[in-house]
Amino acid sequence: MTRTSPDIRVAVSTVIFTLRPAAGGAALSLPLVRRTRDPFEGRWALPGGWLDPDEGLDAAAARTLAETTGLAPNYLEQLYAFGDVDRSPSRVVSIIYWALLRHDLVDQQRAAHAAAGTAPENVQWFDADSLPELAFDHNAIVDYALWRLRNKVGYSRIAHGLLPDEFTLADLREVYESILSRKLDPANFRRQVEATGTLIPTDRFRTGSHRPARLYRYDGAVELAARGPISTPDSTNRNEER
Amino acid sequence: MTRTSPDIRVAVSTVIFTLRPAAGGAALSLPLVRRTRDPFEGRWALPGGWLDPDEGLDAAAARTLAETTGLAPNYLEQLYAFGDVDRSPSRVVSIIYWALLRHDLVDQQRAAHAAAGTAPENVQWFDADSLPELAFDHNAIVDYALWRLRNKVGYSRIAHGLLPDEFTLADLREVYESILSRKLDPANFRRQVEATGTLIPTDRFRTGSHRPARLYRYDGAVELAARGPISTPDSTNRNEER
DNA sequence: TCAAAAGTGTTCTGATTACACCCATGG
DNA sequence: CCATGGGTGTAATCAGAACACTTTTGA
Repeated sequence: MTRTSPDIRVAVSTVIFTLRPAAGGAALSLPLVRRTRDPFEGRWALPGGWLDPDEGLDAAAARTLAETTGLAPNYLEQLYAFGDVDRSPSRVVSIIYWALLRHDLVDQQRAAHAAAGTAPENVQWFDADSLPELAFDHNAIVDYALWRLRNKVGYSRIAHGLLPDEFTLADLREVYESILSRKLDPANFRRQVEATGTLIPTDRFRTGSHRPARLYRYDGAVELAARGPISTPDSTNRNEER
Repeated sequence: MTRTSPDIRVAVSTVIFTLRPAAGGAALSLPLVRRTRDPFEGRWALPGGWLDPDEGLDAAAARTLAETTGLAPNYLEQLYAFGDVDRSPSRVVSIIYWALLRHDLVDQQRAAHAAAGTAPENVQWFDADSLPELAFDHNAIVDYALWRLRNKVGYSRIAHGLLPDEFTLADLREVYESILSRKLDPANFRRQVEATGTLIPTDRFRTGSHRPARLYRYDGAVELAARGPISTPDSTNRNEER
């Protein structure tokens, strides 16, 4: 414990997903930032930045995400710390977070930034299953985040992080189907989510297509994902691998 | 992305468990190191050290664990990055690993170090469920590692990381019972682990008590735990050799 | 021969699956 | 009235839990 580590820098980046409406279901997509600096200039990279000496990791993830993309996530959780020696020309340890954002808020936040004249530069959304070659080891990082998302949707309620306050069971099912890339039986899906007891039926219905579908909302008192003994610092949840 | 992070240091520490034989089952225990320096001097802390600029995170965990305790784990996995501003007087981001070590190797490695005159100083083993007040936020970290271990034993084969090459089903069941702190039905346990197809029966038996029990070994080709698209760098993460 | 652990068989129950069927609305 | 998705019913299947029972050894 005598050595210090002076020439190692700590960065924080975030893989933030939303569910973009698309023909034949929805598509997972994420924002990337085009690099304007030396290593991998011109390549797309995850939004992020350097860790500030006076802020915690969670706060740094939220801050750098806001600074680079203008986005504020509905769900935020640490993913993994990547620190291979050769992952960057200089020595960088990257604490990676992954996050979820409701698509209606993507539009809303974009509109707000446009009105305020603070629209972020060099940001573009990509479909998660057809990414270009990214800077650093960011392709592998996105793969890992996708794996974690698909895993976690099976045993937690994180799907909520992609839905507005009120939604139909078909909406919720579409989130699952998009993430898992397979169809689910509507009848069984209904019974399963009803059995969890975390869905609260409203007396409102969505009309317009055919038979109106009841709108539900989530019980806000229930956590989005089972957490271990790690305390949740702020409103955006923090969680861990299963 | 303009700021650098000069006065943040990166440490790597490891929560390494073994299963100590005890009256009425086995007990999870872990080694701690008594601090001889300023912050929390005299308190027990997790083994660890500073990250070297020219080594990866996994390598740093293995190295600092060996330097402080003389131990080489059977299983090693990153747990979480802790980086709250106030977790240490100076700003330190700690990449925490958790690990498993077979108890017979604990004794073996200790004997080897004693013979070589390199016995580690200031190291002591503690029962995981009765720890003293540790330095920094290390109590919370151990709680988290225990939570992860108990979770993971339910859906992976990490129990193998605590057993020698050949073992009886009763040995394996005792590992599960110790970690989960509850008794398991021997009949159902047998069928469940047999159904996984990862256990290879040998033609040897352990005699001595009552009816001899067949010895099994694990299929070395199968990973100890599914870790998604993250590659396993070196042999410490892999299964034990045959 | 007896105690105790190894190992097998059987039943019960709850969760998951598959799918038939009815309901309500817009066009 | 009919196509379509919303919503209910039900039987088959599967995994896990509980526990009775047989086998094999040391003492």
